Amino acid sequence: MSDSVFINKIKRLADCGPDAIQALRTLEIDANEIGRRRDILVAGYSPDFLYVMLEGWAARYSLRADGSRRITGFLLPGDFCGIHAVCHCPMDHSIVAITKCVVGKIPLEQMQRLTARHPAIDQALWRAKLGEEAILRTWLIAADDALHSLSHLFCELFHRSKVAGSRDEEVLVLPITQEDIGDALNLTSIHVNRTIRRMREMGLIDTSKREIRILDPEGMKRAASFDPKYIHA
Amino acid sequence: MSDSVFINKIKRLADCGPDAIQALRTLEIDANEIGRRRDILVAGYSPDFLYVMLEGWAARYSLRADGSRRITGFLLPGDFCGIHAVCHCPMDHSIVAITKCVVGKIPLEQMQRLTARHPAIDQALWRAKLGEEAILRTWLIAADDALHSLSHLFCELFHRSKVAGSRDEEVLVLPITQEDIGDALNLTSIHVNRTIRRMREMGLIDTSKREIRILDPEGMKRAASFDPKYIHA
DNA sequence: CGCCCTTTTGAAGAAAATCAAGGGCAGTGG
DNA sequence: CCACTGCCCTTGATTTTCTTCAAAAGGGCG
Repeated sequence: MSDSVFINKIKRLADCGPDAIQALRTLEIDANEIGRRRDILVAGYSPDFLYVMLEGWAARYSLRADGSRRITGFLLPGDFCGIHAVCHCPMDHSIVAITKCVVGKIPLEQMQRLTARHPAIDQALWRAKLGEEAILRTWLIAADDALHSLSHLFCELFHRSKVAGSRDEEVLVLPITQEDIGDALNLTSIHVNRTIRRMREMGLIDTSKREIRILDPEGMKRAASFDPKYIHA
Repeated sequence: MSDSVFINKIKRLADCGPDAIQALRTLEIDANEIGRRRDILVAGYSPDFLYVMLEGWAARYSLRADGSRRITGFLLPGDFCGIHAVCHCPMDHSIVAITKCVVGKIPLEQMQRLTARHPAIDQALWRAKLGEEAILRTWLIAADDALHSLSHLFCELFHRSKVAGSRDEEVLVLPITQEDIGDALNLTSIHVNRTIRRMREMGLIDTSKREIRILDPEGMKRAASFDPKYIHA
């Protein structure tokens, strides 16, 4: 367990043999610190590195013609950004640091050498991408109703941050504003606020500053129709 | 141009050398006919084949707890379904034939042999998957307003069916019902109908039975904020 | 302390859903 | 040939959900 969040993530995604693990340990990962609200990658750019989140939270987003922002996903420690790099495609969206982040840069040619030699590592990248796609799909599915969207997002983030190694069993530390949540769910921050209040009144959660304590996990999953199977890692 | 829609699709996706093309031609593609409204693949299943649409239209969908259906994408001739197969992941959604379809089945091990030997083919699959993901993302982005969603969907399908080889320059043959559109955009079919009427009144389109004639392509793209770059093929 | 960012609440208005009922059109069968 | 049936499209009236506009109340930090 002394491996980096990156290697642990790959291990969760595919069944790697000891030689693959050893090869991963030889990668030269360059850790960079990124300030809150600064872009990590911008749309149109074709990165020469595979990026991996080491610390902090980030968000994928696009800007609409009217200037409004749509968040299309959150990145937690262990997540990749810029898998587009593996096929030399430019980014179709940007990624911004929501908290102060540490991001690892892995030279693309090193990564490609590994995927060519170790099918398990290639498979891990595919599964990471399919997991991201599955999350996008659930966002579309849950978007029929504010309570459904919001409870599903909480379940997703709670589940993912638990997998990524958060300590507490029933508390989700949410370093994002209600404005961010609104941009993610296509709701106004006002409506997000009212929906959170409703969840509090329903006895599902309790909120204090930036933490959400889940009081009724079963009721929560029911409201969200949440089933974690779709998240492959 | 005598190659199948499958090979033409791969050629559009990546720069294949003549040896890769020749290898693709040796694949044993088993063509199957699927009746309208029948499932092609169901959630939970791990296919042993890579499927490719040869004729007709299909839709990816999931069912909600309340029984309602959300369509999360349309498949046109040349599109793959079940890329999940390449990493032995079960499907997280189902695929249904919207019209009568012909679907090609490609044995997975044959495909894997090709991707291992020809990096261009592997890259083509990655790009296909990234293109699907980009489309999912635009659906989230355009979902802020019914006119925006609908015009964007029309632009997407118009663009894709043109690339896939439709004849007419300004007519989109839409073999889907307003109910299907509603399930795709998370709107009721009633609201879809009213929004189509509004587009007609704005002089953007003209409709007759199952065809949509785009009268004002520029106005249409403006209403949709449509930029086809994100569709990699 | 004072400032800025975020959360919270209220009231009015817009967007979309729901409920309800016709209407067109293709296919089917008498 | 025409009635019947099923499916889809169309429209109206009403209700719900969410947004917009406006303002006040925490909360962390220089």
